[in-house]
Amino acid sequence: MRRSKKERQERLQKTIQENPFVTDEELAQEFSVSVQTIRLDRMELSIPELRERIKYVAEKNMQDEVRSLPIEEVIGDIIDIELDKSAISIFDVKKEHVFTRNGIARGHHLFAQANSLAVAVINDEMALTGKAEIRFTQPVKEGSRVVAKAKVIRSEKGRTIVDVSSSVGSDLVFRGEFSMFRAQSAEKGKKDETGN
Amino acid sequence: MRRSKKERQERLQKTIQENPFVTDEELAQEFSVSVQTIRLDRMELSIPELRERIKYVAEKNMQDEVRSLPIEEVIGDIIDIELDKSAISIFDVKKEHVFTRNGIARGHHLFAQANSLAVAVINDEMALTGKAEIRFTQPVKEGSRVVAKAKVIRSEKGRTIVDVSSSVGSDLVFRGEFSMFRAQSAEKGKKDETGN
DNA sequence: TCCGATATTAGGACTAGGTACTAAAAAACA
DNA sequence: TGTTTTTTAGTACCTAGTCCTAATATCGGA
Repeated sequence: MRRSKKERQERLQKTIQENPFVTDEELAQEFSVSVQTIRLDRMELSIPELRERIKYVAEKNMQDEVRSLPIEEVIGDIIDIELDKSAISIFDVKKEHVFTRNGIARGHHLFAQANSLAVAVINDEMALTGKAEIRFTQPVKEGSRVVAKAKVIRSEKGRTIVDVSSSVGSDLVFRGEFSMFRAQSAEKGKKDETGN
Repeated sequence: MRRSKKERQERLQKTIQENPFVTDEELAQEFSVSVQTIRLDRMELSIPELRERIKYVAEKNMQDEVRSLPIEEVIGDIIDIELDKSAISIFDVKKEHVFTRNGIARGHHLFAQANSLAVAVINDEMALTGKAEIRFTQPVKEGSRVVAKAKVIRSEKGRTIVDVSSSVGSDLVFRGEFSMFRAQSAEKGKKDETGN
């Protein structure tokens, strides 16, 4: 089923995007063309070779400042973090996050952003949410950029209180106080402040 | 600075763990031994070659990436509902819902199940979460089936209090009180819009 | 229908970063 | 000292490419 060059290249791009681990050989079979054609296509589309693609994906994964939560497991993008102190993440509200009927973001996405930021800010192997008191102060519409700011309020043996405020522009849309359990209560009394 | 084989291998292991992108060539220089020695060491320690290591890291990343997306898809199946009274949903905790590190369900999934059930139980065109007070009483492991039960506590004009309790077997794992805003225009008859 | 442009395929030489293997030299030890 | 372990060297081969040249196929227009 060979189609035009243009169509093949479009499909090629999509295929590789979905599965960066595919070889030229496999693509050639998939599109019933020669390996050389695939390579020409890749060049025209400036798609790097398999190993470079894999490396890129792997490198993205390694930029892991966050201890208690791999960065990809955070909802929203962390733009700043000071472990055990504060963190900021942004989350762009897209079509898939809103109620189709009114275009308002479903609450659990805002919660997820805030909650995962609360987990991320904790400088520990493990952190779990114990309690939370939250408030959705204003509806958030599709297309909005929600900025969540987490602040560690206090920390006692195995428990940390994190406050998260989320805003769109200057409007507060969400606030929550999270009581987080943490894995190793490294501190008994006064702990050494080395941080590492 | 060449030391014993044992020490070199220990340091080798650590070095590769910290930076999986290092080649045998570079390691050979670092430890002032030949490339072949590094290869023997890797074999003895069963450390795969650079490309395999990179691939592994990249694959882990891909899994996590698709993992943080499907939150908007299914947040439990509603198995019973009596509009404006009560509802029950079940949610099977799978690999994609847990922290890779410890296999415990991420809080926002339990919240999402509860929250969307709270939305669903309301017999109205539109329902938004205003406030919530929630408590994660026990960690939920991968493979668990969480049953959430929502109960409408009271309902005033434009405001409804819904209580949701989630359990695994006989153990309560989550409780939340949701204060929901509802649209005044009560258009009845349609019961779908589950909040997913 | 033929012509020229574009697209595709084939092949060779070379690359990185290896595996798998053999063989020899060096170091450690008893 | 002799033996065992460790290290090094070198060869052939692999994958998944790059870069380049050259031949063939296919398509659109006069």
